[in-house]
Amino acid sequence: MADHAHLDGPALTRNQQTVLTALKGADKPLTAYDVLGLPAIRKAGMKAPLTIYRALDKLMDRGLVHRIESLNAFVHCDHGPHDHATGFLICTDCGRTLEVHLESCETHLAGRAREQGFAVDNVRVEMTGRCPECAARAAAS
Amino acid sequence: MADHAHLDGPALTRNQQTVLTALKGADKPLTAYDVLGLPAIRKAGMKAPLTIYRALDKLMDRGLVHRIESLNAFVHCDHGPHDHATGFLICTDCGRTLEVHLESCETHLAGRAREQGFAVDNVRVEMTGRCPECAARAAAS
DNA sequence: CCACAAACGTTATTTTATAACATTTTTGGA
DNA sequence: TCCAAAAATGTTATAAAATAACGTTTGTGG
Ligand SMILES: [Zn+2]
Ligand SMILES: [Zn+2]
Ligand SMILES: [Zn+2]
Ligand SMILES: [Zn+2]
Repeated sequence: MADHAHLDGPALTRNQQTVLTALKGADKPLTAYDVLGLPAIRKAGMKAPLTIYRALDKLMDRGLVHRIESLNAFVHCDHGPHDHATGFLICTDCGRTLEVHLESCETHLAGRAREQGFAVDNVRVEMTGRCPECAARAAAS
Repeated sequence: MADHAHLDGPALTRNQQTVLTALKGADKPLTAYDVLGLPAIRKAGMKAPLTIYRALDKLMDRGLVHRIESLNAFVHCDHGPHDHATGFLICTDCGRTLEVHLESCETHLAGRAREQGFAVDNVRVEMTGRCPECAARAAAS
């Protein structure tokens, strides 16, 4: 099979691939310890928190995984590779998140920073609220 | 002295006042354990992490203190009370932060969320980069 | 084959945050 | 004033999240 590995860098290692697959299979962000507790992870022989954190770090370096700061949790990137900022919508009812691109707003935010003489290199946005499903369920009750 | 306590709610308790003063005196965000380690805190008789966390929770409820998620640290609000979103500029060199108001951008961000059917109730923005002082120092070297 | 770097395994430890439960203080009526 | 409920506090223990330290294995280029 030809090497159509992803754009940058060497192929993912087995641990990295295992963790990425786990995150893709989850319907919400997982903490490192959530990942560690998954059967598929144990079957792959990963037993220590550090093993998970190392894989997550590499996956984040590549932009394949994002960290949700306010949850101490990790989610796979469901957009292609992107270098502009994204934001996360976090449902406080079900815990699911949605990644939204912020090309336009990023410019605005970085501009506000520049007004203060601040040179921004990274923008993080996290918004909590209710997802459509949970809002509908709440309205029905 | 007349009770010109701040607008909402009862006066701050001694613990709350002590912690708030500590944060005001710091030149950068402090973790709960940073606060716990301060002489002024020990002198006030506060010895346990929980004591600090409880005071911080109340101060955050009142909007007098903000939590910087990506630092697990707390900083006093240097604006008056505000109900619109703010963002934080975080210097990766010196660790100092700057709070910026985001009235206009908040509307935009919440709008992006609404496009997805998401009802936002809280917006958090954290931007890392270099503060003016650190940028100048770096340029001089 | 060898030298080097990256990834990994393992154990211990640090850092951050909360649970559980008893006690004290404050506050708002009766 | 007195009392009951609520809020805040003290104390101990524990949970949750992340990293340090060190040696071993694996992969890669020459
Ligand atoms: Zn993404
Ligand atoms: Zn939801
Ligand atoms: Zn503020
Ligand atoms: Zn700085």
